[in-house]
Amino acid sequence: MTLNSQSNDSSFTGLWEELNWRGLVALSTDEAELSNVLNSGKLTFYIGFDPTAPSLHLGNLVQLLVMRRLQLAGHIPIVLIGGSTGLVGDPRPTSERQLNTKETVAEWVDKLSKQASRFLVFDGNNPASLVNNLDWTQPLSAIDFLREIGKHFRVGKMLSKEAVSARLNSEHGISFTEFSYQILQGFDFLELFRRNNCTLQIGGSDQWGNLTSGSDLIHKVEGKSVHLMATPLITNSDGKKFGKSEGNAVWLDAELTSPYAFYQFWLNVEDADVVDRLKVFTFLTKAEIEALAEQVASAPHLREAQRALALSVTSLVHSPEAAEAAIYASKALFGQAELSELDEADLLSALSELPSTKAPKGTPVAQLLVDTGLESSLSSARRAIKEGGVYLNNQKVEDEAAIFEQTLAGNCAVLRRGKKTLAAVFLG
RNA sequence: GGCUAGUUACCCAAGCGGCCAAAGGGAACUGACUGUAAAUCAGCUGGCUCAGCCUUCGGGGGUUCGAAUCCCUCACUAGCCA
Repeated sequence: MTLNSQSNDSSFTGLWEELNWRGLVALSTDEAELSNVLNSGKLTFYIGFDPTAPSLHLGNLVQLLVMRRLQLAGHIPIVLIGGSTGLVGDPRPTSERQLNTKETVAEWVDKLSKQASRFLVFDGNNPASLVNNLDWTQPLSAIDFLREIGKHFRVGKMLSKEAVSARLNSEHGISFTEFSYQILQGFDFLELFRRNNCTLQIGGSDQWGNLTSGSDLIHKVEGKSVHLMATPLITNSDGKKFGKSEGNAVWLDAELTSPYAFYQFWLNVEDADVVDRLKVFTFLTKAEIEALAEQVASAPHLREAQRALALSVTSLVHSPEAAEAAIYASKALFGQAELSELDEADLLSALSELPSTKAPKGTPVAQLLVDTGLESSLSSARRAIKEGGVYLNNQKVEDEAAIFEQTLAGNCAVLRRGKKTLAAVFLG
Protein backbone atom coordinates (compact mmCIF):
# COMPACT_ATOMS: atom_id res chain seq x y z
CA MET A 1 0.00 0.00 0.00
CA THR A 2 1.45 3.33 -1.00
CA LEU A 3 1.24 6.37 1.24
CA ASN A 4 -1.09 8.13 -1.20
CA SER A 5 -3.66 5.38 -1.15
CA GLN A 6 -3.96 5.41 2.65
CA SER A 7 -6.92 7.08 4.29
CA ASN A 8 -8.84 7.20 7.50
CA ASP A 9 -12.31 5.68 7.65
CA SER A 10 -14.86 8.34 6.76
CA SER A 11 -17.65 6.39 8.42
CA PHE A 12 -16.46 7.66 11.79
CA THR A 13 -17.66 10.99 13.10
CA GLY A 14 -14.05 11.98 13.63
CA LEU A 15 -10.45 10.90 14.08
CA TRP A 16 -10.87 10.60 17.84
CA GLU A 17 -13.69 8.10 17.44
CA GLU A 18 -11.65 6.10 14.98
CA LEU A 19 -8.57 6.04 17.22
CA ASN A 20 -10.70 4.81 20.08
CA TRP A 21 -12.40 2.16 18.00
CA ARG A 22 -9.01 0.90 16.91
CA GLY A 23 -8.01 0.61 20.54
CA LEU A 24 -5.21 3.13 20.16
CA VAL A 25 -5.97 5.35 23.12
CA ALA A 26 -4.97 3.93 26.49
CA LEU A 27 -4.57 7.21 28.35
CA SER A 28 -4.84 10.85 27.53
CA THR A 29 -5.13 14.32 28.99
CA ASP A 30 -8.56 16.00 28.96
CA GLU A 31 -10.55 13.90 26.51
CA ALA A 32 -13.13 16.48 25.54
CA GLU A 33 -10.49 19.04 24.62
CA LEU A 34 -8.19 16.59 22.88
CA SER A 35 -10.97 15.00 20.85
CA ASN A 36 -12.07 18.46 19.86
CA VAL A 37 -8.70 19.54 18.45
CA LEU A 38 -8.06 16.19 16.87
CA ASN A 39 -11.42 16.13 15.14
CA SER A 40 -11.64 19.68 13.96
CA GLY A 41 -8.42 21.55 14.55
CA LYS A 42 -4.97 21.34 13.13
CA LEU A 43 -2.18 20.73 15.55
CA THR A 44 1.47 19.79 15.56
CA PHE A 45 2.40 16.67 17.49
CA TYR A 46 5.43 14.52 18.05
CA ILE A 47 6.51 11.02 18.91
CA GLY A 48 10.03 10.16 19.98
CA PHE A 49 12.02 7.06 19.06
CA ASP A 50 15.21 6.28 20.90
CA PRO A 51 18.05 4.62 18.99
CA THR A 52 18.50 1.59 21.22
CA ALA A 53 18.83 -0.84 18.30
CA PRO A 54 19.76 -0.68 14.61
CA SER A 55 16.12 -0.93 13.59
CA LEU A 56 12.62 -0.06 14.71
CA HIS A 57 10.34 -2.92 15.73
CA LEU A 58 6.64 -3.68 15.80
CA GLY A 59 6.06 -1.69 18.96
CA ASN A 60 7.37 1.38 17.14
CA LEU A 61 5.17 0.57 14.17
CA VAL A 62 2.09 1.16 16.30
CA GLN A 63 3.34 4.69 16.93
CA LEU A 64 4.29 5.30 13.32
CA LEU A 65 0.84 4.33 12.13
CA VAL A 66 -0.80 6.53 14.72
CA MET A 67 1.32 9.36 13.35
CA ARG A 68 0.17 8.60 9.85
CA ARG A 69 -3.49 8.49 10.92
CA LEU A 70 -3.11 11.91 12.49
CA GLN A 71 -1.37 13.21 9.41
CA LEU A 72 -4.17 11.89 7.20
CA ALA A 73 -6.56 13.87 9.38
CA GLY A 74 -4.60 17.03 8.65
CA HIS A 75 -2.29 17.28 11.64
CA ILE A 76 1.43 17.94 11.43
CA PRO A 77 3.74 15.15 12.59
CA ILE A 78 7.23 15.56 13.99
CA VAL A 79 9.31 12.44 14.24
CA LEU A 80 11.87 12.88 16.97
CA ILE A 81 14.84 10.56 16.91
CA GLY A 82 16.47 10.52 20.31
CA GLY A 83 20.11 11.15 19.49
CA SER A 84 20.65 12.48 23.02
CA THR A 85 18.10 10.46 24.99
CA GLY A 86 19.52 7.35 23.31
CA LEU A 87 22.89 8.20 24.85
CA VAL A 88 21.38 8.35 28.31
CA GLY A 89 18.89 5.48 28.37
CA ASP A 90 15.28 5.31 29.41
CA PRO A 91 15.06 3.47 32.76
CA ARG A 92 13.63 0.01 32.32
CA PRO A 93 11.81 -1.43 35.32
CA THR A 94 14.23 -4.35 35.57
CA SER A 95 17.80 -3.15 35.28
CA GLU A 96 20.23 -0.49 34.20
CA ARG A 97 20.89 -0.25 30.48
CA GLN A 98 24.30 -0.81 28.96
CA LEU A 99 25.46 2.44 27.40
CA ASN A 100 26.22 2.29 23.69
CA THR A 101 29.07 4.25 22.17
CA LYS A 102 28.33 7.64 20.63
CA GLU A 103 29.34 6.31 17.22
CA THR A 104 26.90 3.41 17.46
CA VAL A 105 24.07 5.64 18.58
CA ALA A 106 24.78 8.09 15.77
CA GLU A 107 24.66 5.27 13.28
CA TRP A 108 21.36 4.04 14.65
CA VAL A 109 19.93 7.55 14.59
CA ASP A 110 20.61 7.53 10.90
CA LYS A 111 18.98 4.19 10.31
CA LEU A 112 15.89 4.94 12.37
CA SER A 113 15.46 8.29 10.67
CA LYS A 114 15.36 6.67 7.27
CA GLN A 115 13.07 3.94 8.45
CA ALA A 116 10.55 6.18 10.14
CA SER A 117 10.45 8.56 7.19
CA ARG A 118 8.93 5.94 4.96
CA PHE A 119 5.67 6.01 6.86
CA LEU A 120 4.94 9.70 6.53
CA VAL A 121 4.54 12.31 3.84
CA PHE A 122 7.07 15.17 3.90
CA ASP A 123 5.35 17.58 1.56
CA GLY A 124 1.88 19.00 1.03
CA ASN A 125 -0.26 21.01 3.42
CA ASN A 126 0.79 19.34 6.61
CA PRO A 127 4.25 17.95 5.93
CA ALA A 128 5.97 15.78 8.47
CA SER A 129 9.39 16.73 9.74
CA LEU A 130 12.22 14.89 11.36
CA VAL A 131 14.27 16.17 14.28
CA ASN A 132 17.08 14.90 16.47
CA ASN A 133 17.09 16.05 20.08
CA LEU A 134 20.88 16.06 20.07
CA ASP A 135 20.55 19.30 18.08
CA TRP A 136 19.34 21.23 21.10
CA THR A 137 20.88 19.29 23.97
CA GLN A 138 24.39 19.19 22.55
CA PRO A 139 24.99 22.99 22.57
CA LEU A 140 23.66 23.34 26.11
CA SER A 141 26.24 23.26 28.91
CA ALA A 142 25.61 21.17 32.01
CA ILE A 143 25.33 24.36 34.06
CA ASP A 144 22.81 25.95 31.74
CA PHE A 145 20.86 22.74 31.66
CA LEU A 146 20.69 22.55 35.44
CA ARG A 147 19.76 26.24 35.77
CA GLU A 148 17.23 26.47 32.97
CA ILE A 149 15.64 23.07 32.93
CA GLY A 150 16.63 21.20 36.08
CA LYS A 151 15.34 23.98 38.32
CA HIS A 152 11.78 23.20 37.26
CA PHE A 153 11.91 19.57 38.30
CA ARG A 154 11.08 18.48 41.82
CA VAL A 155 12.98 15.40 42.93
CA GLY A 156 10.03 14.12 44.93
CA LYS A 157 7.88 14.02 41.86
CA MET A 158 10.65 12.48 39.81
CA LEU A 159 11.09 9.74 42.40
CA SER A 160 7.42 8.90 42.34
CA LYS A 161 7.37 8.03 38.65
CA GLU A 162 6.77 4.36 38.16
CA ALA A 163 9.87 3.60 36.13
CA VAL A 164 12.05 5.23 38.78
CA SER A 165 10.36 3.83 41.87
CA ALA A 166 10.38 0.32 40.43
CA ARG A 167 14.12 0.60 40.08
CA LEU A 168 14.66 2.13 43.49
CA ASN A 169 12.82 -0.81 45.01
CA SER A 170 14.87 -3.31 43.03
CA GLU A 171 18.29 -4.53 44.03
CA HIS A 172 19.79 -2.82 40.99
CA GLY A 173 18.93 0.68 42.03
CA ILE A 174 19.23 3.42 39.42
CA SER A 175 22.05 5.58 38.16
CA PHE A 176 21.77 9.37 38.12
CA THR A 177 22.08 9.10 34.34
CA GLU A 178 18.88 7.15 33.87
CA PHE A 179 17.18 9.06 36.66
CA SER A 180 17.70 12.21 34.57
CA TYR A 181 16.07 10.76 31.50
CA GLN A 182 12.64 12.20 32.23
CA ILE A 183 14.11 15.69 32.37
CA LEU A 184 15.58 15.30 28.91
CA GLN A 185 12.32 14.05 27.50
CA GLY A 186 10.46 16.89 29.15
CA PHE A 187 12.95 19.32 27.69
CA ASP A 188 12.30 17.88 24.21
CA PHE A 189 8.62 18.65 24.42
CA LEU A 190 9.31 22.17 25.65
CA GLU A 191 11.73 22.75 22.82
CA LEU A 192 9.28 21.50 20.19
CA PHE A 193 6.53 23.56 21.75
CA ARG A 194 8.69 26.66 21.42
CA ARG A 195 10.06 25.96 17.97
CA ASN A 196 7.08 24.37 16.26
CA ASN A 197 4.12 25.11 18.49
CA CYS A 198 3.92 21.38 19.06
CA THR A 199 1.03 20.81 21.46
CA LEU A 200 0.62 17.06 21.60
CA GLN A 201 2.99 14.28 22.53
CA ILE A 202 2.08 10.68 21.89
CA GLY A 203 3.87 7.68 23.31
CA GLY A 204 3.40 4.17 24.63
CA SER A 205 1.48 3.88 27.89
CA ASP A 206 4.66 2.72 29.61
CA GLN A 207 6.04 6.16 28.74
CA TRP A 208 3.31 8.05 30.53
CA GLY A 209 5.63 9.28 33.26
CA ASN A 210 7.99 10.72 30.65
CA LEU A 211 5.12 12.26 28.69
CA THR A 212 3.78 14.11 31.70
CA SER A 213 7.21 15.41 32.52
CA GLY A 214 7.05 17.43 29.29
CA SER A 215 3.55 18.76 29.72
CA ASP A 216 4.32 19.73 33.33
CA LEU A 217 7.45 21.56 32.25
CA ILE A 218 5.61 23.51 29.55
CA HIS A 219 2.92 24.41 32.04
CA LYS A 220 5.50 25.76 34.49
CA VAL A 221 7.69 27.57 32.02
CA GLU A 222 5.23 28.76 29.42
CA GLY A 223 2.01 28.68 31.38
CA LYS A 224 0.31 26.73 28.62
CA SER A 225 -1.57 23.45 28.70
CA VAL A 226 -0.62 20.87 26.11
CA HIS A 227 -2.02 17.46 25.28
CA LEU A 228 -0.79 13.94 25.83
CA MET A 229 -1.96 10.66 24.47
CA ALA A 230 -0.68 7.18 25.24
CA THR A 231 -1.17 4.15 23.06
CA PRO A 232 -1.73 0.83 24.82
CA LEU A 233 0.86 -1.88 25.07
CA ILE A 234 -0.09 -4.52 22.52
CA THR A 235 -0.58 -7.86 24.26
CA ASN A 236 -1.34 -11.36 23.08
CA SER A 237 -4.40 -13.23 24.27
CA ASP A 238 -2.24 -16.18 25.29
CA GLY A 239 -0.17 -14.03 27.61
CA LYS A 240 3.01 -14.24 25.54
CA LYS A 241 4.79 -11.09 24.52
CA PHE A 242 3.56 -9.57 21.30
CA GLY A 243 6.12 -8.90 18.61
CA LYS A 244 8.33 -11.92 19.19
CA SER A 245 8.79 -14.65 16.66
CA GLU A 246 10.43 -17.71 18.20
CA GLY A 247 11.80 -15.49 20.91
CA ASN A 248 13.32 -12.94 18.52
CA ALA A 249 12.05 -9.44 18.03
CA VAL A 250 10.30 -8.76 14.74
CA TRP A 251 12.17 -5.86 13.15
CA LEU A 252 11.08 -3.51 10.39
CA ASP A 253 14.49 -3.78 8.74
CA ALA A 254 14.43 -6.40 5.97
CA GLU A 255 18.01 -7.31 6.82
CA LEU A 256 17.07 -8.25 10.37
CA THR A 257 13.65 -9.79 9.71
CA SER A 258 13.16 -10.90 6.12
CA PRO A 259 9.91 -9.94 4.39
CA TYR A 260 9.10 -13.65 4.24
CA ALA A 261 9.58 -14.07 8.01
CA PHE A 262 7.66 -10.85 8.56
CA TYR A 263 4.76 -12.10 6.45
CA GLN A 264 4.80 -15.42 8.28
CA PHE A 265 4.70 -13.67 11.63
CA TRP A 266 1.42 -11.99 10.75
CA LEU A 267 -0.02 -15.05 9.06
CA ASN A 268 0.45 -16.95 12.31
CA VAL A 269 -1.43 -14.48 14.51
CA GLU A 270 -3.99 -16.24 16.74
CA ASP A 271 -7.66 -16.06 15.85
CA ALA A 272 -8.30 -14.38 19.18
CA ASP A 273 -5.90 -11.55 18.33
CA VAL A 274 -6.30 -11.04 14.62
CA VAL A 275 -9.14 -8.52 14.74
CA ASP A 276 -7.29 -6.33 17.22
CA ARG A 277 -4.22 -6.46 15.03
CA LEU A 278 -6.17 -5.46 11.95
CA LYS A 279 -7.49 -2.42 13.77
CA VAL A 280 -4.08 -1.30 14.94
CA PHE A 281 -1.81 -2.25 12.05
CA THR A 282 -3.87 -1.72 8.91
CA PHE A 283 -5.78 1.04 7.19
CA LEU A 284 -8.69 -1.30 6.43
CA THR A 285 -12.01 0.33 7.25
CA LYS A 286 -14.31 -0.60 10.08
CA ALA A 287 -16.66 -2.29 7.61
CA GLU A 288 -13.83 -4.32 6.08
CA ILE A 289 -12.51 -5.39 9.44
CA GLU A 290 -15.96 -6.37 10.65
CA ALA A 291 -16.42 -8.49 7.55
CA LEU A 292 -13.12 -10.22 8.29
CA ALA A 293 -14.16 -10.73 11.92
CA GLU A 294 -17.23 -12.47 10.58
CA GLN A 295 -14.96 -14.76 8.57
CA VAL A 296 -12.89 -15.64 11.62
CA ALA A 297 -16.05 -16.70 13.41
CA SER A 298 -17.65 -18.64 10.59
CA ALA A 299 -14.68 -20.12 8.75
CA PRO A 300 -11.62 -19.92 10.98
CA HIS A 301 -9.71 -22.54 8.99
CA LEU A 302 -9.58 -20.31 5.93
CA ARG A 303 -7.78 -17.63 7.95
CA GLU A 304 -8.86 -14.89 5.62
CA ALA A 305 -8.30 -12.33 8.35
CA GLN A 306 -4.72 -13.45 8.90
CA ARG A 307 -4.06 -13.38 5.17
CA ALA A 308 -5.47 -9.88 4.85
CA LEU A 309 -3.46 -8.76 7.86
CA ALA A 310 -0.21 -10.29 6.64
CA LEU A 311 -0.61 -8.89 3.15
CA SER A 312 -1.54 -5.45 4.37
CA VAL A 313 1.20 -5.02 6.96
CA THR A 314 3.91 -6.57 4.80
CA SER A 315 2.95 -4.26 1.93
CA LEU A 316 3.02 -1.31 4.27
CA VAL A 317 6.37 -2.02 5.90
CA HIS A 318 8.21 -3.54 2.94
CA SER A 319 6.35 -3.19 -0.34
CA PRO A 320 3.44 -4.74 -2.20
CA GLU A 321 6.02 -6.54 -4.35
CA ALA A 322 7.77 -7.94 -1.30
CA ALA A 323 4.42 -9.06 0.09
CA GLU A 324 3.53 -10.84 -3.14
CA ALA A 325 6.91 -12.52 -3.16
CA ALA A 326 6.40 -13.63 0.43
CA ILE A 327 2.99 -15.07 -0.41
CA TYR A 328 4.44 -16.89 -3.38
CA ALA A 329 7.36 -18.18 -1.37
CA SER A 330 5.01 -19.34 1.37
CA LYS A 331 2.88 -21.27 -1.08
CA ALA A 332 5.81 -22.92 -2.76
CA LEU A 333 7.66 -23.76 0.40
CA PHE A 334 4.59 -25.13 2.15
CA GLY A 335 3.92 -27.46 -0.70
CA GLN A 336 0.83 -25.77 -2.07
CA ALA A 337 2.65 -25.21 -5.31
CA GLU A 338 4.85 -27.79 -6.92
CA LEU A 339 8.50 -27.00 -6.31
CA SER A 340 9.65 -28.57 -9.55
CA GLU A 341 7.25 -26.38 -11.51
CA LEU A 342 8.69 -23.16 -10.16
CA ASP A 343 10.93 -21.36 -12.54
CA GLU A 344 14.41 -20.46 -11.51
CA ALA A 345 13.76 -16.80 -10.71
CA ASP A 346 10.77 -17.45 -8.46
CA LEU A 347 12.47 -20.30 -6.72
CA LEU A 348 15.63 -18.33 -6.05
CA SER A 349 13.70 -15.38 -4.72
CA ALA A 350 11.72 -17.65 -2.41
CA LEU A 351 14.91 -19.27 -1.20
CA SER A 352 16.69 -16.00 -0.68
CA GLU A 353 14.52 -15.52 2.39
CA LEU A 354 15.83 -18.65 4.07
CA PRO A 355 18.96 -19.69 5.91
CA SER A 356 21.17 -21.44 3.42
CA THR A 357 24.36 -23.35 2.79
CA LYS A 358 26.46 -24.47 -0.12
CA ALA A 359 27.27 -28.13 -0.59
CA PRO A 360 28.39 -30.53 -3.32
CA LYS A 361 26.29 -33.50 -4.34
CA GLY A 362 26.91 -36.49 -2.14
CA THR A 363 26.86 -34.51 1.12
CA PRO A 364 24.88 -36.36 3.81
CA VAL A 365 21.48 -34.79 4.43
CA ALA A 366 22.21 -34.82 8.16
CA GLN A 367 25.22 -32.60 7.49
CA LEU A 368 23.06 -30.18 5.50
CA LEU A 369 20.68 -29.86 8.46
CA VAL A 370 23.61 -28.81 10.62
CA ASP A 371 25.15 -26.49 8.03
CA THR A 372 21.89 -24.62 7.50
CA GLY A 373 21.31 -24.30 11.21
CA LEU A 374 18.13 -26.35 11.17
CA GLU A 375 19.70 -28.72 13.67
CA SER A 376 22.50 -28.05 16.13
CA SER A 377 24.39 -31.34 15.85
CA LEU A 378 24.70 -34.37 13.63
CA SER A 379 23.13 -36.47 16.37
CA SER A 380 20.01 -34.35 16.52
CA ALA A 381 19.93 -34.15 12.72
CA ARG A 382 19.93 -37.93 12.46
CA ARG A 383 17.30 -38.10 15.15
CA ALA A 384 15.10 -35.70 13.18
CA ILE A 385 15.42 -37.89 10.10
CA LYS A 386 14.65 -41.01 12.13
CA GLU A 387 11.53 -39.30 13.47
CA GLY A 388 10.37 -38.73 9.93
CA GLY A 389 10.55 -34.96 10.21
CA VAL A 390 12.98 -34.10 7.42
CA TYR A 391 12.12 -33.34 3.82
CA LEU A 392 14.35 -32.57 0.88
CA ASN A 393 12.50 -30.89 -1.99
CA ASN A 394 9.25 -31.81 -0.26
CA GLN A 395 10.13 -35.49 -0.25
CA LYS A 396 10.46 -37.24 3.06
CA VAL A 397 14.01 -38.36 3.82
CA GLU A 398 13.74 -41.98 4.95
CA ASP A 399 17.34 -42.94 5.57
CA GLU A 400 19.57 -41.39 8.24
CA ALA A 401 22.51 -41.78 5.88
CA ALA A 402 20.75 -40.29 2.85
CA ILE A 403 22.84 -38.02 0.69
CA PHE A 404 22.10 -34.85 -1.22
CA GLU A 405 21.49 -35.78 -4.85
CA GLN A 406 18.59 -34.10 -6.56
CA THR A 407 18.50 -30.40 -7.32
CA LEU A 408 15.78 -28.14 -8.66
CA ALA A 409 16.01 -25.35 -11.18
CA GLY A 410 18.94 -23.09 -10.42
CA ASN A 411 20.99 -25.88 -8.81
CA CYS A 412 19.35 -25.54 -5.45
CA ALA A 413 17.30 -27.66 -3.09
CA VAL A 414 14.75 -26.99 -0.36
CA LEU A 415 15.43 -28.59 2.99
CA ARG A 416 12.65 -28.74 5.55
CA ARG A 417 12.45 -29.85 9.17
CA GLY A 418 8.95 -30.42 10.45
CA LYS A 419 6.13 -28.46 8.90
CA LYS A 420 7.50 -25.00 8.74
CA THR A 421 11.22 -24.77 9.34
CA LEU A 422 12.94 -24.32 6.00
CA ALA A 423 16.38 -23.80 4.56
CA ALA A 424 17.98 -23.60 1.15
CA VAL A 425 20.87 -25.66 -0.18
CA PHE A 426 22.85 -24.44 -3.15
CA LEU A 427 25.05 -26.70 -5.17
CA GLY A 428 28.65 -25.64 -4.88
C1' G B 1 32.49 -14.47 61.91
C1' G B 2 29.97 -19.54 63.55
C1' C B 3 26.58 -23.56 62.45
C1' U B 4 23.33 -26.06 59.03
C1' A B 5 21.23 -27.27 54.37
C1' G B 6 21.94 -26.93 49.34
C1' U B 7 24.50 -26.27 44.07
C1' U B 8 22.42 -32.43 38.92
C1' A B 9 21.11 -31.69 31.70
C1' C B 10 16.75 -25.74 28.81
C1' C B 11 13.78 -25.16 33.92
C1' C B 12 11.99 -27.85 38.42
C1' A B 13 13.63 -32.22 40.59
C1' A B 14 15.21 -37.71 41.97
C1' G B 15 19.73 -40.28 42.57
C1' C B 16 23.85 -40.89 47.83
C1' G B 17 30.13 -46.21 45.49
C1' G B 18 29.41 -50.09 40.07
C1' C B 19 23.00 -52.03 36.86
C1' C B 20 23.87 -43.59 35.59
C1' A B 21 24.31 -40.12 29.69
C1' A B 22 21.68 -40.02 34.95
C1' A B 23 14.09 -41.45 37.37
C1' G B 24 9.84 -38.10 37.22
C1' G B 25 7.53 -33.41 35.78
C1' G B 26 7.53 -28.88 32.91
C1' A B 27 9.17 -26.79 28.34
C1' A B 28 11.07 -27.46 23.35
C1' C B 29 11.21 -30.49 19.04
C1' U B 30 9.00 -34.48 15.64
C1' G B 31 4.74 -37.60 14.08
C1' A B 32 -0.84 -38.51 13.81
C1' C B 33 -5.25 -35.41 13.76
C1' U B 34 -5.96 -30.15 12.09
C1' G B 35 -6.38 -24.42 9.82
C1' U B 36 1.34 -23.47 8.56
C1' A B 37 -4.27 -23.51 14.83
C1' A B 38 -5.88 -25.14 19.82
C1' A B 39 -6.82 -29.61 22.41
C1' U B 40 -5.46 -34.76 22.45
C1' C B 41 -2.43 -39.16 21.66
C1' A B 42 2.52 -41.06 20.45
C1' G B 43 7.75 -40.42 19.98
C1' C B 44 12.00 -37.77 21.28
C1' U B 45 15.62 -34.23 23.94
C1' G B 46 24.70 -34.43 25.71
C1' G B 47 28.24 -35.39 21.58
C1' C B 48 30.72 -38.52 17.95
C1' U B 49 34.04 -41.75 13.09
C1' C B 50 26.97 -44.41 16.68
C1' A B 51 25.44 -52.49 18.33
C1' G B 52 30.89 -48.93 20.22
C1' C B 53 33.30 -44.72 22.11
C1' C B 54 33.97 -39.68 24.29
C1' U B 55 32.64 -35.48 27.59
C1' U B 56 28.95 -34.12 31.57
C1' C B 57 26.10 -33.95 37.78
C1' G B 58 29.02 -25.72 40.99
C1' G B 59 35.21 -25.12 40.43
C1' G B 60 39.80 -27.53 41.86
C1' G B 61 42.25 -31.55 44.33
C1' G B 62 42.09 -36.51 46.64
C1' U B 63 40.40 -41.77 48.23
C1' U B 64 38.99 -46.17 45.23
C1' C B 65 39.83 -51.41 40.51
C1' G B 66 35.50 -47.98 39.92
C1' A B 67 32.66 -41.50 42.14
C1' A B 68 26.87 -37.51 40.50
C1' U B 69 27.42 -40.48 44.93
C1' C B 70 33.03 -40.74 50.02
C1' C B 71 37.04 -37.00 51.80
C1' C B 72 39.54 -31.99 51.46
C1' U B 73 39.27 -27.18 49.60
C1' C B 74 37.29 -22.84 47.08
C1' A B 75 32.96 -20.24 45.20
C1' C B 76 27.89 -19.21 45.34
C1' U B 77 22.64 -19.68 47.41
C1' A B 78 19.20 -20.26 51.55
C1' G B 79 18.13 -20.69 56.82
C1' C B 80 19.67 -20.19 61.93
C1' C B 81 23.17 -18.10 65.68
C1' A B 82 26.65 -14.03 66.96
